[in-house]
Amino acid sequence: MSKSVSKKKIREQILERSIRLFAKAGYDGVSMRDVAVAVALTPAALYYHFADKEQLYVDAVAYAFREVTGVLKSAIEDAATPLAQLESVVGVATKMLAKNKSLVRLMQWVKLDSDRQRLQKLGTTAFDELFLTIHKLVGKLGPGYNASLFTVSITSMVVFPFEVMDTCRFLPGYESKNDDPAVLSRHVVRLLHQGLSGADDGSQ
Amino acid sequence: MSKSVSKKKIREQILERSIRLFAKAGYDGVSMRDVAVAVALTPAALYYHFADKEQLYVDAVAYAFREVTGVLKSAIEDAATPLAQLESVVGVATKMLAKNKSLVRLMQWVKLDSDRQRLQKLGTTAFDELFLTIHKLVGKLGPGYNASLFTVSITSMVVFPFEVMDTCRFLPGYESKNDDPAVLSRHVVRLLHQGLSGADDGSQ
DNA sequence: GTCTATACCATGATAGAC
DNA sequence: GTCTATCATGGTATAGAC
Repeated sequence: MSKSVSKKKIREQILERSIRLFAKAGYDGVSMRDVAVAVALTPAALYYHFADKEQLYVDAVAYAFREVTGVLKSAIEDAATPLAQLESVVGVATKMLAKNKSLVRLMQWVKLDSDRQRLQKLGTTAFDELFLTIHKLVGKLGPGYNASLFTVSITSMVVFPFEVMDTCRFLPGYESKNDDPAVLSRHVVRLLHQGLSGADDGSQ
Repeated sequence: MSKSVSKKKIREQILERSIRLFAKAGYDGVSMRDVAVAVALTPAALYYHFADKEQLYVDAVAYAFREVTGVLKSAIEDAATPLAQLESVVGVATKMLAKNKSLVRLMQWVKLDSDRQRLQKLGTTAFDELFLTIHKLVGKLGPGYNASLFTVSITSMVVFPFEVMDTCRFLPGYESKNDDPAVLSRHVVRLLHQGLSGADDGSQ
């Protein structure tokens, strides 16, 4: 509290506003000028807080996903059986992603990143613990399945719908109720639990 | 054949090389200079063949996905039962995506496109028929499920693994055999068919 | 059809004043 | 800590010669 707000507080403010910008337009789509405007500073001032644009970006993504990992981990801890843990994780995750679209888009930009160095930094600072958490869950959930593939499958079923939401709005036969996280959550759990054998009970 | 090659051939050549560039770096990441270099022309010459950069981009994406739709439709026609059609589609799709990574990345860029006009053009010129094809299949496959959500689920299980492949390479516990489209294909079909109830037979 | 040349604007990053 | 000022680079698109 030396001047007005601490250096750390300013850093976090920059990170939080950067997240929204990077989520919208990706690394290349956001200029230091854009960030500067969003935090009411000049571009030069940003270089006092962060070494360069890449450092700012990686820190912002890690900052955004630290909370996600924590929430999912406690969702698992709060449930008793593996199936209940699945329901809990899927329910909590869909709710988070529906509420915070930035998370979805940040992940999308990361997946598309073609800078190998940056991608490695992102993987190890933002996503490794999250991946391991799901990996451990599916190991108990479906011991007969390849755990890595299963992890990706579950992740995909939860995340992908949010990724295509905006695009599907322009396709024929789109129903807006599918945007409801609770509807998606039930669909995913049921599909995973029953597969096609449960296709003709009426709980749609 | 008036001069050396027909105007149409040149257009297709530009489209094919553009696809690779746009797949790598997206709309904003590719300059008209880049395209010009790739086709051994000058930027100004491109503006003779395409009205502007956006026209070139939309045409390139539509050009890339015209073939995909055709291949998947015949994969469905060649199989008798809905389940066989599922196996056929998933098998063919995984093989295509594994062989042609540009398709995966192009879709990723489209999903992230935040220009609504351009997104609508892309949806209606490149993806609507593909979406309807899968939608029709899942209607027969699992009549008890919400067909739109089911379409997205299947698509996600097939496409998402290719999207995260590069990122997962930096995560702990990664196994490179998961990159095999045949392995992925079997995993997806089995998970859809049996769900968690089939988790402990040994056909991993 | 393709070229050269150019108008005009945005970018990341830095130097040095305060 | 934050500013102003600046630089080199690279973006889309067009005009007009050939």
